[in-house]
Amino acid sequence: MKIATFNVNGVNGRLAVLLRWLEQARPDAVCLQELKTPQEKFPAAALEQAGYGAVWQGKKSWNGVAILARGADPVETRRGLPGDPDDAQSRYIEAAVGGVLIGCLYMPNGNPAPGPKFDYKLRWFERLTAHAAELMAAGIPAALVGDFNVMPTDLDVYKPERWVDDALFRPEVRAAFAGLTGQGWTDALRAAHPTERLYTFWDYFRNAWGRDAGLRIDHLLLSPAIAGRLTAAGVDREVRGWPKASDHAPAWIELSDVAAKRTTRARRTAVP
DNA sequence: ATGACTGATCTCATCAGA
Repeated sequence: MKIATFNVNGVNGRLAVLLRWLEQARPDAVCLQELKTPQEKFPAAALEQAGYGAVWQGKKSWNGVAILARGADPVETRRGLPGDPDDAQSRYIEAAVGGVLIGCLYMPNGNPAPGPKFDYKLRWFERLTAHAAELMAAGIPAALVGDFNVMPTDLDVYKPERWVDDALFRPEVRAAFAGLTGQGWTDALRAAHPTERLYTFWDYFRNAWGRDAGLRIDHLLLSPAIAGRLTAAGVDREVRGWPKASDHAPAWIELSDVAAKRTTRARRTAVP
């Protein structure tokens, strides 16, 4: 099972890029962020045509998240994080796809920091962490996937010293990320590539893509129930170089099939 | 410290993004 995340930066303006990538990458489940579309203008028909069922939470102009499933309809389990009924920013949607509960999230940017936007980010992070603890306690196969707007370590930033006062890299935010993964979640890209510089975002400014001045801010966190099934992880970097590209590239993981694993185990047992 | 670039919007200017 292949699970991917892609901050599309406008799902309608980016539809050609998204469809091209879906056809090439053929992920089984996809988390999208920054739809930048009202609920009724989400391109559900075009995605259906491409073979994907979808659930989504839109919002005019900003934010918005969706979960796609290849040849299936995601079974929605939640939209919006618990803890603030007045929060209308469309940053979280959750659905079951292929036996995995997938939480698709778009963490607030938080700049400028300090300030009210940064405070909102930290509060949102606390709500995510509280909800993640419930999923963890339930012991279910789960993945928290999306644009976390956090570089977890120096290895995830092209020039760490330039970012220490930024809302994506301030100590409070890195500590929040460490606290979340400390519950037992596996940062899949980093687990698969422990020492490699991997980026998922390159600013439109200053020729960041051309200079490879990137950030790793899109993450796939796996619960213990599925972390052992991780077989591969990567970033589809080339997508960032396509015409009309998003400023993010898709990131993905592969999980081994549960049934295949059972077969392997049975076969091993049978061999003397 | 500023602004570069991009998409969306009740567009020809502003906001938000990261």
